[in-house]
Amino acid sequence: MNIQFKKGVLELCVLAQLTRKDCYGYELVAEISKNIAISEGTIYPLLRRLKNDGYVTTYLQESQEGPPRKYYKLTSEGKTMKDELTDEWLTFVERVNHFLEGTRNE
Amino acid sequence: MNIQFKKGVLELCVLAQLTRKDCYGYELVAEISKNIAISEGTIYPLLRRLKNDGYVTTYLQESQEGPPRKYYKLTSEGKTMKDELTDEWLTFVERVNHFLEGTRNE
DNA sequence: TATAGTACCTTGTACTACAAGGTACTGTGC
DNA sequence: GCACAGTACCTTGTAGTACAAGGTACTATA
Repeated sequence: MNIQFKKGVLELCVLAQLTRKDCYGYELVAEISKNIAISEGTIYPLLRRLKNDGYVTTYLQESQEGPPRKYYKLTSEGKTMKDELTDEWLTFVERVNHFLEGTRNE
Repeated sequence: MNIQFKKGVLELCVLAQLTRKDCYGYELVAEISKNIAISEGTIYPLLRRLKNDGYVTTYLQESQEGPPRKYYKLTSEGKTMKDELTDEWLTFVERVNHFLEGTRNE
C-alpha cells in the first residue's frame, strides 16, 4: 500500500477506533491493521502525540497474558477532534475525486 | 486544509491533470489549487521527481507574458503510473471509509 | 522608472510512517 | 528447569514530502 496516502489518516483511524471502545496500543495495531497496515513503531509515537494534545487519557490495567496494558480513552476534546477530522477527510476525498473525474483510462 | 491528507495525493493530481493536457509548472499550481491547495515550493521538486522517474518529459516554449514556459508531458509509463495510483487511491479511500463507518456522532 | 504579474527555481524546516531494535511478562513443550 | 513463542510496552534513526521563504528574470502597465 502507498505509505504516503496514510499520512494523517492513521490519526483519524485511531480516534475512530477509540470512539468504539477504550483500547491498548497493541490492540489498536491489530484492529486497524485489519483494514489499513500500521506498525507498532507508528502507533506509540502517535498515541503520545494524542495524549500530549489532550485528545486521550490513559490508565493501566493488569493482564493475564503478559505485561500490564495501557488503555487509551478518548476525551471530549478527542471526540470533537475526531468529528472535525472526519469532516475534513470526507471533504478532501470529495475534492480529489472530483478532480480525478474524467481522467480514467483515456 | 489538513496538510497530512495531501501526502502522496498531490502526485496523483499532477499526473491526472497532465492526462488532460500538457502543462507548465505555474499552470499546474493554478489548476490544482482550484480544488486542493498546493504551493510552488511543492510542485517543482515533485515535477523533478516525476521526470527523474521517467513519468514525464519536458519541452520549452516561448511565452508572450514572461519567461519561457517548461511544459510537462506524460510518458506511457506516467500514464500507467497514474492508473495504478488511481486504483490504489480508490481502494484506500474505500477501506478508510469502511473503517470509519458507524463511528460518526456517537 | 517603478510596480505588478508571470514563470522559473532552491534551501531549510516540520511532520509523519516505519524498520529495527530493545525490555519484560506469561504460558507451553521438552 | 529452560528454551521459545506470544503478548505488550517502548525508543532511535531514516526516508519521504509539503511548504514557507527566499531568489532570478522577463513583460506589460501606470
